[in-house]
Amino acid sequence: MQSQRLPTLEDVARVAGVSRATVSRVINGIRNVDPQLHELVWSAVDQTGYVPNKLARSLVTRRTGTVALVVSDSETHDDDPFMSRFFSDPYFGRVVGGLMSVLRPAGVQLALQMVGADGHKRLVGDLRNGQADGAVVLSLPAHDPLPGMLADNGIPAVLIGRPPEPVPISYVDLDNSAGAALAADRLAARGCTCPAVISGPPDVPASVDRISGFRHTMARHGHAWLPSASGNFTQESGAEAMRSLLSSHPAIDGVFVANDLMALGALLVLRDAGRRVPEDVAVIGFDDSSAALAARPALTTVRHPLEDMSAEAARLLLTRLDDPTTRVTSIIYEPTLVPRQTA
Amino acid sequence: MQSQRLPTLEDVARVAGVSRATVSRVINGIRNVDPQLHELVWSAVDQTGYVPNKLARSLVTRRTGTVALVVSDSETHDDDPFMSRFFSDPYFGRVVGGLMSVLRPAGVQLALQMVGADGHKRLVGDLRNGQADGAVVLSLPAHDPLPGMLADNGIPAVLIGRPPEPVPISYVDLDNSAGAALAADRLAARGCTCPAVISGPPDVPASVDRISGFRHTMARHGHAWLPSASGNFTQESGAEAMRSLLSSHPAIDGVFVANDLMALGALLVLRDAGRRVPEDVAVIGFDDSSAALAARPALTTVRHPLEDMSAEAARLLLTRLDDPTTRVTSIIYEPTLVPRQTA
DNA sequence: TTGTAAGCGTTATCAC
DNA sequence: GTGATAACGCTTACAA
Repeated sequence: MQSQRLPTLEDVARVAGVSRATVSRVINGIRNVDPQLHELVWSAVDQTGYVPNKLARSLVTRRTGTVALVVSDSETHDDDPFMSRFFSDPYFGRVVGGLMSVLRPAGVQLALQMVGADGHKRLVGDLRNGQADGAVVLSLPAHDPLPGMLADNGIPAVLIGRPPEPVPISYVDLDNSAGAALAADRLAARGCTCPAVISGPPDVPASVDRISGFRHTMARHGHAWLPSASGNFTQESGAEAMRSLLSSHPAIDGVFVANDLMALGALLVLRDAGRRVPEDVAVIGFDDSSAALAARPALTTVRHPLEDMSAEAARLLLTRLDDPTTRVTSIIYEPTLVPRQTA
Repeated sequence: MQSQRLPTLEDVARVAGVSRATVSRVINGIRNVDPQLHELVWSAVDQTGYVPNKLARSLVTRRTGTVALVVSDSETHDDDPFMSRFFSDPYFGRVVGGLMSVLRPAGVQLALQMVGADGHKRLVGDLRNGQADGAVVLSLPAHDPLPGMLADNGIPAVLIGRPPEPVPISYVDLDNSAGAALAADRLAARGCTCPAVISGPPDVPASVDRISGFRHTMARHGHAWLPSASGNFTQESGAEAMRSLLSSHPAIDGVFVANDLMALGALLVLRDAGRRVPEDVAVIGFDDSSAALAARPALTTVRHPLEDMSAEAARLLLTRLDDPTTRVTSIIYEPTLVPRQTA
């Protein structure tokens, strides 16, 4: 039942009546080879049904034709809620789609690498050992040492999202600040007189940028100070923040929330409090996640060109792989406002 | 700048003052080894910062600790709309999440393999060569020869979704027929007197099962015959089908559509025709895709336990890898109705 | 232009 | 128990 041993270079060489080296040359398209033999070899190849063994090849060339998509999984709970949340959000799929749009035409494969806080060392080791030619890194928890480790070890890598701390690694990111400005302008245009803000964790760069961008723009609209509360990006924390905001500043008539999930929580609390959205309080989220669409009323939010960003990340990485001397760069994308029902 | 050559088994052996073989034994946890040396070796390991080279290991063991997620990409357009559609639908992420929930604890990695109609042979070759230990296969176009090729070559594989033609490969699937029955019951319960159906491509198993299940159940509700039209799973084809249905059978007051995308098209046509949904015509889709939620009114549809199915697929594959004599099986899951606004 | 042979870093089969 | 040594399948100097 088990199928036979596969044909190797040696076998092809025997059939073609040439040396292993010649077959290798033909297959790898190296010039210096007699056209006669060239043809001979190829016919031997499909006579034998030969397929090159990538493992063996990679072992010597130190190139795998694969890049790793590293998902840094901070949670360590036993019944890991991270995965279901992370993967079911369109975010993940959009990133993969964007990466693939560049990688596939280039004949490069994608290997998914989830890594917990403990796995960093092993990951770096594996990458150095040639498990993959490079890495695209996603979803970094605050203070994650991974970017630094990658840089220190000279591993070609590109981040999606600015690293928490400055590190000599290329990345693509959204202009979170500009996105927040969009939200601020929208609320201002609606005539909000008492806008507030619900921020995310203070150690996540995206979160910080969103809040500071919002504050800055609101200041330009004459709101020097804003009632604020913070959460940790979960729905429940958003609800909690909204409750606290409502009790300390009942006059609030607009709120910018640093991500959609928290905005969802805020929406629920507003409804329970008898505030109509958007008539009494306008709400704007961030991310344009599936949650935004699912919300009733549908959530007005800020959207990334995530596919484009991911595609560019892939391009950056491939360039770097081709030419290791390529300089570290960053590319920042512009967000757009998705007007739905809440603002 | 380039970091040094990595330590190898040999280096560790030298530091520990033992042979390469012994180090290998210690690292792979083989019993017959003096506790003294055991400790000695481990200290040499982290003194040198040694990390095993998986490539080299796989080359000899013929085991990679990786499974391939094969996405059979039928479309061959230049500006591939398949990818953006496929990856942005939560379907993909849910599958990955389900697989990972089993694979990750087992220490198995996932490699994404997109393969067009041309790539089948190479894919099988790569798999036989040990690129991956096995494969989970997704999204099969009709008449795809891949399952047969996998079976013929003795490649451990599990399909998500019944193969178009019978093949000795394990698979997990949804009881599409039961899902359709749910839809039929719902329409019947609403008191629909003239239910109709929009089917998908006749060569896609899931599509066929859905329609026959619907017909069967409707027959039990006294509707021996149903107006029907068919599409190809795209929104536009759904619209077209609805138009034809409406003109041939204006009395229609309920319609079951074989997937959400087509249902979306149907919804649009109904609105244009001035029919209220669900008051005049009730609509039920299938898949619970993101489109269902995005629809206005939100689409009532039938949902898969896709994460569970995928997790089980991973389990099946792992079992098979452990014990190649495992019998081919299939596991069928029960769908549920997601009542939203259209029925 | 082609062949010979030396690795790439492991594991596995032997003797000792 | 432990250590040589031969694979694993390929690429690549170096020779011819």
